[in-house]
Amino acid sequence: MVEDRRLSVLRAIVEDYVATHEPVGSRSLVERHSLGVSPATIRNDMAALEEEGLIAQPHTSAGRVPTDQGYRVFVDRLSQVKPLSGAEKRAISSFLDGAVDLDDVMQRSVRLLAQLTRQVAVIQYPSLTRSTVRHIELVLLGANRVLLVLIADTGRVEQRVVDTGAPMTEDLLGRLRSRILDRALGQPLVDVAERVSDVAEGFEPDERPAVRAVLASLIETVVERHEERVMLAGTANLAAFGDDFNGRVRPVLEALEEQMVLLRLLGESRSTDTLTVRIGHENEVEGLTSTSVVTVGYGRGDEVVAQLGVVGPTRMDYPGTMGSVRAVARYVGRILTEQG
Amino acid sequence: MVEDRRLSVLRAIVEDYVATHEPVGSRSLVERHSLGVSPATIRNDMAALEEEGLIAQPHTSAGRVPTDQGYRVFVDRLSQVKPLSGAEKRAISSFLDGAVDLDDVMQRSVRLLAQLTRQVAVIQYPSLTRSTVRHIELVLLGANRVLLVLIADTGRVEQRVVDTGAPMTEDLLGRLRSRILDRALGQPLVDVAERVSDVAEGFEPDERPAVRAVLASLIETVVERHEERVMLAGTANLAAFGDDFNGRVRPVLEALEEQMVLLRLLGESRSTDTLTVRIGHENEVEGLTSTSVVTVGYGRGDEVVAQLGVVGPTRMDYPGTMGSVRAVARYVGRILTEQG
DNA sequence: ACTTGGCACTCGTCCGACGGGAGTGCCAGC
DNA sequence: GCTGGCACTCCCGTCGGACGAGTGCCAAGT
Repeated sequence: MVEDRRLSVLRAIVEDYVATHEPVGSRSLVERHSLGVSPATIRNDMAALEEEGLIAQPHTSAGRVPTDQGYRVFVDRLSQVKPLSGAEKRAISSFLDGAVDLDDVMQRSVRLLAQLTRQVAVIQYPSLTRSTVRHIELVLLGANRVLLVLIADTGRVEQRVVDTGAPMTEDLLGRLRSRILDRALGQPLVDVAERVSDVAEGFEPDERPAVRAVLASLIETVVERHEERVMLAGTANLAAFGDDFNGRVRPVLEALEEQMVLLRLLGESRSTDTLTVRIGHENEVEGLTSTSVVTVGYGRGDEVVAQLGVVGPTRMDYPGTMGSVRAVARYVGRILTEQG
Repeated sequence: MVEDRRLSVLRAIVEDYVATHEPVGSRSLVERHSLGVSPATIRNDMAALEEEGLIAQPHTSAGRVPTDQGYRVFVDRLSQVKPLSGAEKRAISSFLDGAVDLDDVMQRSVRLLAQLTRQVAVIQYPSLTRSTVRHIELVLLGANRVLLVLIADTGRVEQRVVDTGAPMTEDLLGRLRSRILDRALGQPLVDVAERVSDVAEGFEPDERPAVRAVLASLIETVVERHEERVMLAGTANLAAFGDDFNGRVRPVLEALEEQMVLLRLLGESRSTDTLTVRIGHENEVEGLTSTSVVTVGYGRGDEVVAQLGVVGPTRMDYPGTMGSVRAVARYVGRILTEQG
């Protein structure tokens, strides 16, 4: 009973603080919410909440501000994901339809998400590891140079230039291509390395060096070089809530420029529809300890192929943000399914 | 004679202001530079320079600050490009060597440039229009779906998914591919549209709809959709000189997120080694009127295939920035030449 | 025709003091 | 367990004065 009201007070504090960006006091709280009790009572509750570490005051005798833990409780127990309005849904589908290729889908999605949430949006390209080989193409660029193009069934295309070290001919390349395709076509990328490992043995000894160089590059592409790409949008929105971050915008921008950081940030939901929220110091990434990150996996059906999400100030509209992230993830998943 | 000293004063003002970010007064000027005259004389010169619109004072009785026009004169007549130090040159080549594909070259270059100049760096992918077709690949993705991959001799790869509208088979696709390659291989991209325009006529009437869809997409790829890509790095550096911009960092970040804006920004040098400097209001792009942009073309030999450059505050170190931009452009050009 | 030192004047900036206001904690009473 | 009252704390905006950097102008010197 009393416990319930305390949580209501916490909810009210979070909501007001998110709306106004100013420490909220007991008086304004009772005015804006019909809590049915007096400011003095609220003060007692606040003292208790502060004791529990859920709120804090920036200065003696200023209003209260939620702590990271306070937001945590709010997200876990006091809020629910806010579904998008009809207009927003329509905006999403009209914006995402008409994407011509994977790059385009990624770009449109991430921009859209940034716009919907007015925060920084991040999207990860569909992982190679879960997909299968749709095609592998080898193109002779020069005597010692081959372009390797790998096309996955998710529509993703990987390319790299291979320096063969030894002479390569159109004829040899053609035979190599069909051998590789024999072994790899339709196979999951994770299995490709193993399946092509002995291909070199089918060639003449003097052909093997060049063949091996190509195979090594292929294996590197599918295995070692996970190099999951990420795309970013909405960094301009950082400027708007610049003051919120203790250490200014700089470290945040720096962190966001590092692909590795972004990848760690996106985490690893293993099922779609499970939103992950990391608040403030829960992000172990340096520079982002005063931001919150909301991510979710997306994919075909319930197979997760990658993640997307947003980065914003800890004082963000969690229900709304979570709604937008989830909605965009669903649409992207649907589009991938249709196109695949 | 007197005219000469005035220009020296302007140069000194620019240099000091760039170094300190503070309005520079007559007294400190004679202290830091050996001009051989008294502050009073400098004041007279300053009055004249202000008359000409080359410098201005933020407030009555504060020091002077260069105007956009002042910087213009400085760049055109008072400075020369500063060559990089040996250490910097070594850093460039060690950083750019080992790039595995075009994406990698672009990414490394733009990051390097951002780091060298401590500003925002922009690089444009090599234009398709000036290059020739190295290979065109068609892959059947589904009954009505074909993946079109176009590989240019600059190493650039364009891909798109084509919805054929009518059924497509492996056999038909194979015939189409060899027809297209017959016509287009080795040809300049600009000529491809014309050369493949009548390919459909060689097919059976019932095959033509699907064939036409693929051809249309190909033509779109090489002609209509110039979609020159750009890559950005160093936006974190914006935070450092945040105060410099009248309207804060926000509009700058917004402008930089727009690909179209960036493309316009990069302009069109038609020869390598000709640096373009646009200062403050000379940039007609909204949001960037208080920044300066230094760009240059890069390419193989003296054939320009794209542009790169940096965006920074008008009070930037022009000689140094120009040196870095030119150096990186040369290295990128060299790498493209070697790889091509 | 330039240069120079002197001088009065203008402003922006940096305190320190002051008052208002918002908010708190505590207590006594219901 | 709630409430009203009250004293207290502390942030913040305002004001005024001292300070200093820098200017413009003028009269004199070279």
